[in-house]
Amino acid sequence: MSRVQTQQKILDAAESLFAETGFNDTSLRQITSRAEVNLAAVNYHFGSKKALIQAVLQRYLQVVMPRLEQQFEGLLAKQKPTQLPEVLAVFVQPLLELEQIKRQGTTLFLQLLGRGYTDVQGHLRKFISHHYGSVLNKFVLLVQQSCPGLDAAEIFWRLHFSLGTVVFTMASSEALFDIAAADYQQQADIESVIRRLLPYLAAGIAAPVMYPEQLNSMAHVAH
Amino acid sequence: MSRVQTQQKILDAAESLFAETGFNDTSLRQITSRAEVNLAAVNYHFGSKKALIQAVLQRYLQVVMPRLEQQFEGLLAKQKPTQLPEVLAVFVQPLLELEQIKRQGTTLFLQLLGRGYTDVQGHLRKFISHHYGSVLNKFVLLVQQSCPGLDAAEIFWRLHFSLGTVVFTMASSEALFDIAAADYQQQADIESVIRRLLPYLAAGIAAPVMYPEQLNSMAHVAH
DNA sequence: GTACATTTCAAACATGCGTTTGAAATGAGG
DNA sequence: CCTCATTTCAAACGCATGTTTGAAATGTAC
Repeated sequence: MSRVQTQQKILDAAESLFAETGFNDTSLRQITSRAEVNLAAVNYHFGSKKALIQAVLQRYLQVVMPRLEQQFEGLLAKQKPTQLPEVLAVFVQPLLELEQIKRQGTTLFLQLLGRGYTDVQGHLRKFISHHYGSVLNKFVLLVQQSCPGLDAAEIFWRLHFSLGTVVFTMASSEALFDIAAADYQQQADIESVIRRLLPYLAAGIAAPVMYPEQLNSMAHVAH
Repeated sequence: MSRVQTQQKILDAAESLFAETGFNDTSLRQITSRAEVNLAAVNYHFGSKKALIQAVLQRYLQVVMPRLEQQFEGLLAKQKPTQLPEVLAVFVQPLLELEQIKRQGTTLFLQLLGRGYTDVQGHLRKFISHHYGSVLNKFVLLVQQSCPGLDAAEIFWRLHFSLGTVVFTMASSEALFDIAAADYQQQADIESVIRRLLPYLAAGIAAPVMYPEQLNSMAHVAH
């Protein structure tokens, strides 16, 4: 078997298992068993489990990130600031294109992203901000331009809130799909979830800021 | 040493380690070491690691849930439907009271909640909906009344989006606190994060629904 | 077709895990 | 003080993990 065939079989088996069970709770024996290769093949071809995890993520990141960067640059080059919903809509096309590269590609990638952020605390965050910091900066800049009423700190928090929304939804998307299909007879595919996500995120990010007095009065009213 | 002393030391050590590292990645040896008790004490006093996890969560749930239920019932008894921000504000007081019971109690509980939802997929979800389903139903009912324009399926998705926001934010709150303090010189305590969360969540949940045509036009514009 | 490099494979390694065990220590009641 | 139940403790158990090893198999070039 050629080198690339074995590596690909390992990557395919690993990514599906990682998405299902998380990185820490997936063993190399599960991976090599599903990939139908020898246990030692992972360490031979990738060096370690940690390197395998990075390779699995990189396969998607190196496709998505350049496309995002290109789109962001296009919007930044325009004279007028872009509206927030349009900034967020930039993600749709590149993410859905992962579906063409590989069946379930979009779901898998977003689930992996979720796992990476929740499993091993901060590891993935550092990896992404180190390798793709410029892409993220351009996105943040666009959001800031589209929401002139929000200061940098508020945007920082709201973008992390949004990251949590996406990442958690995708990490538990399998369960949510099942419930939605059973209780509400809905088509539950990744695209329709993204369609539901965008207005939620746009409204949350652009929400009017609430001042402490309002919060206190709210808590008082609620008594 | 009395039974309750040992059990409490174990619970205290376990909850902080669970919050930091997650349930699966925290070993009984770490817990008993920090608690300064013998390794076998966990199995002697709690039966198993799984039972310990439930005990850790129950300590907070049995305080928070009755208070929430009481508040929700009060709002449901009113004639006019409650405004969404006030419904969400119900959570503030009971959560912040955990701080009095124990230092860092609010943060710990919310972090544990986040861990429980992301670590072992669906386990905590079933536990909560089984034991406290009536509380959650009352909350959902209040949200539905406050958002008459949204159908049940839309609310289902948006409440799970919101759960993701909270849970992810709390699970990674330590890292976020550090970044916020370093980059934006902010006080980064749990209360100020909750203060920031509420308007984000309220706006997201009550966002105008977006129809497919709008999404397509957005994606088109973004090209 | 031989020589060499690459890749596979079964087996073992060291380590850490949750749990169990049986004896020692400690507690409370008569 | 003796007795008995409760709690602690060191040690070991069985198992699963990531990784390493050295021989066997396979591929490649001359």
